[in-house]
Amino acid sequence: MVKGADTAAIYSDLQDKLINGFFGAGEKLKPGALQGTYGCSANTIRDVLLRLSAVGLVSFELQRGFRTKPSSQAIRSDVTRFRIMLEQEGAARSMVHGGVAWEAQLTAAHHKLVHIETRIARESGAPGDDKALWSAAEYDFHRTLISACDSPILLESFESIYLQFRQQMFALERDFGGDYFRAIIAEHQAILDVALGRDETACRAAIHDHLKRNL
Amino acid sequence: MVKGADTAAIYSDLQDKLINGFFGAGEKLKPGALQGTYGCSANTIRDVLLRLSAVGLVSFELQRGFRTKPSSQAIRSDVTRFRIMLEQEGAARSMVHGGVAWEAQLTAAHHKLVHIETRIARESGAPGDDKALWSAAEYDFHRTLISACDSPILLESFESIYLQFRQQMFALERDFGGDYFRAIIAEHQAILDVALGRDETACRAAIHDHLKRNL
DNA sequence: AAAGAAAAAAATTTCGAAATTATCTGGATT
DNA sequence: AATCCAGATAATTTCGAAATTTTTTTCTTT
Repeated sequence: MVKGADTAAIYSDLQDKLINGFFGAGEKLKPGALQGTYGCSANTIRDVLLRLSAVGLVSFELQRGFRTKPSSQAIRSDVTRFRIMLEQEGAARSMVHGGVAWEAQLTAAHHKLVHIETRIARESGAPGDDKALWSAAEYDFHRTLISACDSPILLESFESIYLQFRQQMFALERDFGGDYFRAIIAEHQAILDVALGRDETACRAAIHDHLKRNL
Repeated sequence: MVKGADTAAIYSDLQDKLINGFFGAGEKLKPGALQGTYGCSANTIRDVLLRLSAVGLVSFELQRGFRTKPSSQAIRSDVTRFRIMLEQEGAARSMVHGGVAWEAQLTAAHHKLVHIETRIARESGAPGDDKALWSAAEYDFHRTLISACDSPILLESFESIYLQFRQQMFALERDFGGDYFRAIIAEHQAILDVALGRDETACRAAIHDHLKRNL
């Protein structure tokens, strides 16, 4: 992160750091300290942190400033449960509203994802340098799954919850192992199959099965 | 709204104005103009608007500032649908997790609500001065209905969606009429009954019935 | 040793000006 | 008449200092 960066880069870097565990859970985020890191005014950091609080990655309390979100098994379960609900609903509506274009996009997103996951599973089970690639592809698959739901507010909520989900899962994902990736490869495939088959009940079950390890 | 007010009061006043249609849908909110209204710095208004964007009452776009949310039948349906989903899920989980205290609180909240609604229905069907009282009691009832869901993230999402729902419904609620209030008195009663009876399926249906006019 | 109060230090918030970007207006060109 | 461009204007963003609030430290009392 280069000093003197513009605020878009600062936002992006802080978002990455918030998701990837650079700060501890519940840690105080002081604009006065971060201004040194980023080479800008503390008030600019405040702006960025307020925007990050809008997507749920930061807790803000008037007069007491900013903290990273707390983390616990209960919170992970809560976020997971909420994500399941959103994704099930979004997928169900997408199966109703989505046409061939949606199927094509979902198939393409899945293709990319399974390609990365297969490589990771074969090599060592630890994504290493592929973490960002895998993370982006995983998000893309799930976001595309619900993309035809015709509900802007659901999509917006999902995007924010997905970030929070990744943030909460960071520590748990450190030790993946090949078995983990082989399992989720199968789970992603199952989701794709039932979604393309437009079987709502099975799709809801597949999404739940995919995420239940985090409940 | 008195000049020189502190930022909590500014936040509250702007929130009221955003919900109650003081600004037009999609209207530009200029900190430079609002600083005059509130007797503070434009940067303070920016802070407040960023915080209001976190709860979904304001749209923010980098470099292009703030606008009130657009409004349309499609958006109203979307917000309503999302609210139904949250409330059904929240109520279902509350019926599982909630004990006697939850029942008592829900009964009390309903009692207050039906009292206000009965008076409004009897008088004219137009809440007039009672609008704020009714609005608060209506929120209290629905929020209490889901309060035992044991999901902080669902509650937080509901609170924000409820505000957005009120904002979107503002114009439609101007001409209530006595029939409207008699109908929703019955609907609130139905929700209370099935919730206390812990009948999930009926409760989901009652919530949907209560809100379906806005779909 | 524990509790409370006061002072000091640190952090947050607000301010208003400067820097930067977006939007609007008028004129030129096709 | 429609489109494009340059300049002016308006608005947004960033800055860093001042004002305000919170937290920490130190001292006193029980």
